[in-house]
Amino acid sequence: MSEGISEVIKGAKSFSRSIKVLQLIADQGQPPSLGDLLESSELTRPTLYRVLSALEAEGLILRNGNKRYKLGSRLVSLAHRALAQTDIRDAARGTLEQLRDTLGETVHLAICNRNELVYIDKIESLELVRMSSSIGTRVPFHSSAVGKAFLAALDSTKAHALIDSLPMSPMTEHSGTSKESLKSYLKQVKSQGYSFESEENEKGIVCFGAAILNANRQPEASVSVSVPKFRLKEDHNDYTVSLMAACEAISRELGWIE
Amino acid sequence: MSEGISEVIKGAKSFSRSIKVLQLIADQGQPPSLGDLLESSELTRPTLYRVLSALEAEGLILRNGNKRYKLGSRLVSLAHRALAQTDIRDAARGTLEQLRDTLGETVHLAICNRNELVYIDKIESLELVRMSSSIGTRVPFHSSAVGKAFLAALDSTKAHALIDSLPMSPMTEHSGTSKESLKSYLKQVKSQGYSFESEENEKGIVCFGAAILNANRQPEASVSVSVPKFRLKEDHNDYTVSLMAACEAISRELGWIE
DNA sequence: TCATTTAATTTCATATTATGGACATTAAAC
DNA sequence: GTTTAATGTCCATAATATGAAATTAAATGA
Repeated sequence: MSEGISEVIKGAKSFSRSIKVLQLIADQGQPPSLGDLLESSELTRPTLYRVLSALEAEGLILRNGNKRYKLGSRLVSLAHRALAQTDIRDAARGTLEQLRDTLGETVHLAICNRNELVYIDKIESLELVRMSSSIGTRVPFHSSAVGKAFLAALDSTKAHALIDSLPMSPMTEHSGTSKESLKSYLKQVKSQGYSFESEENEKGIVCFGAAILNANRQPEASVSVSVPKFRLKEDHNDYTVSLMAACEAISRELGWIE
Repeated sequence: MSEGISEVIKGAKSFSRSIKVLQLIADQGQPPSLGDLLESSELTRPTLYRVLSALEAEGLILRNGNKRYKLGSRLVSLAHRALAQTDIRDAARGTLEQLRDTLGETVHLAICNRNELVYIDKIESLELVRMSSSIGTRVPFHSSAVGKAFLAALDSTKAHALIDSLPMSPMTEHSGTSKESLKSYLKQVKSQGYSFESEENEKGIVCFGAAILNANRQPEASVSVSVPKFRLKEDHNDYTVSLMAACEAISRELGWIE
């Protein structure tokens, strides 16, 4: 999914290779062995061995009893620090809790993570049927409400360039995979102020999204209201009006001026 | 805090340098500038510049408008994967929830992260006054109940070697900083089956800890019950008996045999 | 049990990358 | 406008990272 999308800095090639291996381990369904990784990376055996040893020495991965590799706990503590350094979480929390209380549904806060988004906060609904998502979950731009909202808030040259670089893999059978229709839909999102997706990202889940803008009128994050389809009300206005008002309030707090 | 404790793998020196810079950024109270990092790292300007560019290209850090560096969102998504790969979370969750319900206090699950521990799960009490800790919070071995419990469950040679390598910085004015008295206390922990700390790690908080053992009789994780001091009951038996029973149940699930 | 095959780990000559002294550019302060 | 401070870049070469080959360990099959 996230293959080969990081720029390789001159004089940092081996660093880039090491992070690629780390991502490989993150992306495997089952903990991979050295042999598994040898097949799925472009490295030779000694190089891979050294990279894995280095990752392990740093606590970024660990090898279990049967010599299979998993991600290590140091990532958890680093991420904790990353979240603590993310100012928008604090700025948005209160307003998003109100949004959750108003609508009774789960609210996500997402920021850009290379060519996708990642949830950095989740305010859960009190309903019994809830979302499987959590902080750290990645969602693609093209199939998520937060992604579409973020794209729509970008300068359209940037948005188009970003879309052109996306893999556009389908998440469900409802996911659109056409870059042209996504670009076209963004015009609608821009004019109505919110985005919508119905089971494009997760079966049975419908989401509304809107962007949070900063002082430079650039999207800083986006917010979704996620609703199980069976609970979706006929009148979408309830969702969209509250969502847009919340995003506007947070945007103002970030210094956005209409 | 975590300075210079990772082994440097031959043929991976520059990788190690890069991760050290990443940790520096994580450890700063305020987002550091290039100049700040130049002072606190042993790298020269061009090298540091290249390392930062590489970290940024990988989404591990980001530079904000005033050229200050923060940790990036990719760490959040990687940590999400790390937690998903940590089997003990699933194995322990139900039992730890019961423990929380029995005692009415917050329960933490911690694993080893190089020379300290990191919380990988937190089951919160329903009381109004709660813990400021969260998943990803790091705690030192010497001042935390989870740390002492983990050390006590280690082979004593390993425990002593680990203690000898610890910085033993005080977290509060109650923290012990003597390696000898810590080693001595571990004997008591080993015989009674639980550890205890009163405001050694955090003002106003008292913790009981016990270790979870695996099939090789090695500590895999440890658990704490954290109590605000004003809520602490006279009879500690309530806490310790339930805690030890929970850890034993989880240990059995990991294949531990008495 | 033993021989063979496969997988993991290590070595070391050298190709390639990463380094840092020197310089350039930009931004901020006076 | 000038000076100082901070950030960014270049390129010769020192140092590190690489990978072919060797060694060791583990798994498999007769």
